[in-house]
Amino acid sequence: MSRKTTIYDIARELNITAATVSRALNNNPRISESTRKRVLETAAAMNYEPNKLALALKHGKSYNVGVVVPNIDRNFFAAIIRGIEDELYPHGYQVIICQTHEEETREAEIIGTLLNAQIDGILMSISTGTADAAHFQAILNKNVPLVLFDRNLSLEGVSSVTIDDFAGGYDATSHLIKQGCRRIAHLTVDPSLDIYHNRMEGYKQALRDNRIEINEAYIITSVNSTEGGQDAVNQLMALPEPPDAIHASSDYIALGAIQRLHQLGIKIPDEFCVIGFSNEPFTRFMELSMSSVDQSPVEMGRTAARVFLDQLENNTQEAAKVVLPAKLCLRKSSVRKSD
Amino acid sequence: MSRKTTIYDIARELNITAATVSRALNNNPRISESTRKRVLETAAAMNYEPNKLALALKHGKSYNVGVVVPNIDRNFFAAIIRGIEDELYPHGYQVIICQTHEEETREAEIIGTLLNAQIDGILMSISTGTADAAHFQAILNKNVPLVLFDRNLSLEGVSSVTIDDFAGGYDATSHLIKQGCRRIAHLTVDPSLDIYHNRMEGYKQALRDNRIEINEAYIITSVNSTEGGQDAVNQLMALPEPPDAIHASSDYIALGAIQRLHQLGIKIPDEFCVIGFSNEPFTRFMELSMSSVDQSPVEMGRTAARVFLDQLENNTQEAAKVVLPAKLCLRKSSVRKSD
DNA sequence: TTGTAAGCGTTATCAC
DNA sequence: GTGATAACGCTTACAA
Repeated sequence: MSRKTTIYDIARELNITAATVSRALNNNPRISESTRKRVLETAAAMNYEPNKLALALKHGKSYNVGVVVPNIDRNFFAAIIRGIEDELYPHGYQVIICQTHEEETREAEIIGTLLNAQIDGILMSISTGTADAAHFQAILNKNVPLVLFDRNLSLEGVSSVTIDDFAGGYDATSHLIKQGCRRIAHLTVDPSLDIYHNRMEGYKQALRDNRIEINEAYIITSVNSTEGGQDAVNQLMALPEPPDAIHASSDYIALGAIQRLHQLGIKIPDEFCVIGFSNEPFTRFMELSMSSVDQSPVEMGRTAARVFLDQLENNTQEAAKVVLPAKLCLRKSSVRKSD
Repeated sequence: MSRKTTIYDIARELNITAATVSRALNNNPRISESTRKRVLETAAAMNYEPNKLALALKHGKSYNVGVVVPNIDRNFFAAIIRGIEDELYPHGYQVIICQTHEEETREAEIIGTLLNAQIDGILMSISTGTADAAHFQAILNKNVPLVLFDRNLSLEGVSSVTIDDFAGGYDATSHLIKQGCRRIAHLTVDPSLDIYHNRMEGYKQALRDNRIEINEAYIITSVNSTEGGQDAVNQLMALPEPPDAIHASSDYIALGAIQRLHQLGIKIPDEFCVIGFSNEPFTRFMELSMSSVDQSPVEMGRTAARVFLDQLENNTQEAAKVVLPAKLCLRKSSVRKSD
């Protein structure tokens, strides 16, 4: 009673061969209407369901795609995954989600596992600290479609979907300048990653365009957590001329900064403005709601999935490089009443 | 160059048969040390990797397990998944994550897909509103191990891992009583689900034990979101005798309640105390940090995975029913200074 | 110690 | 229209 029914069971039941059953089930034209009907009926009666493994082996295709993210418990990545699922699910693909926890070794390991799990493709956002591109080469060598999202890496022949981080950084900084801030600090995470690099470049360009000198002491690389933001504020406020605004590359860092500024009794936004990046939901929940830059993660996930499907169906070799817009979301932490 | 190398390729290279190659690769004792060595060397040289699909077909085992949750973007579920992954990964299992978005039809659909993807087991938390247990029967009928976590369903032969929701509700309510609150409202989500039912029963028992009458007007079923909490407060504050505390079955509802109370100019915790349930990270980030009940989701995930592995290895039929403790986390929203 | 061959559940290519 | 058979990549009795 426990063994699954196969097409052979159905065939035996009807005194025909498995091949005929297969044809009936797959709408092959070379079959009589009557046998098709009988097959479908007994299949239903016997609770038949096709064995995907056999199909996969036969077709050399698993209909599984790997989605690799640093972690799943940041709303940003969860939302991206939602977008990917939305798009892939109707095409019959299952998504296998893997977390690197920002560790390069784990990342390489996961890719290995996915590759020999006969995955049909990989969508991923690379870890901070991934310096060695060897495991990406392994993917390309096997001709497995690879789409990077958000955390990009300029790699030949790899598609990517990102937002316009430069514009995001530029707009956020310009906004702070318009609020009257002149000594604007920038908190980054890992300038070796394109996204953080571009946000910083946007920040710098906005300063230049407004003839504000770039002060290297105002640019701090911190850990991507509230603690990182707190430490950065400690460092900044100890300067002979402390800043009057913070442009953070991450909402968690911005949150930590706000917490620490609060402890120091500094009034936000009157004395000090803060803006984050990512538009995580908690930015709205805070009593002092936080300005941020929205990255439309669901849309990013959707787009990544579409790029992947394109690549798969058209077997195209040219890599798509999609750049989505960044949207400024202004809230209390950076908007002065007089504005 | 693109086709993957198989054991046949290796065999041809060495003028031996595939069987021998297989034995060499699987540490079968019936092989000479020299051939094993040669096989391993050429396998490495040819970049051989086993085809998991073939293995899976052969063994009738995919080494994939399905994890089904309402959604992935609540920290609670993300943390559970992390726990499950931590435990399953070293055993060679891949996790396929699926989201029901709280829709029963989607839930049934996903289960169907997973089942014919030859999954080795399913770990899941059921959707609110799932009334029909038919799709669960489908799982049991196929003898696929099923472990439910958090959102349980009293089903014969199904293992489950939950927290002690009754105790959580009881402790939270008792705490409010100790703070001096006497008119305590309870905001629930879906009393047809065990977890919410038990939290409510804990709430009621705490009232009884303190000789406080249960006021049915204080018990409100709301949507599990901030909006739900806001609406509930509107309803409660319109009562002739409004409550002086809220015990919410969800942090999101509690958050909405706090937001609305704030708008109404009600001082928390001096005039009104609020406590949530789940201990989502944002409860700490809020300027008025929120009390909540921690459900140790990572541990819950780990435990669910362990129960699953047990069931698989020992092929045991008896269902395990594990209940983890609930931990009260007291913060500003419910602790009065005088305390 | 190694080779042969069957089998896991399907589909595809022949024949008939 | 339907049946026989090979093939997908691997494991495993059974022979040799």
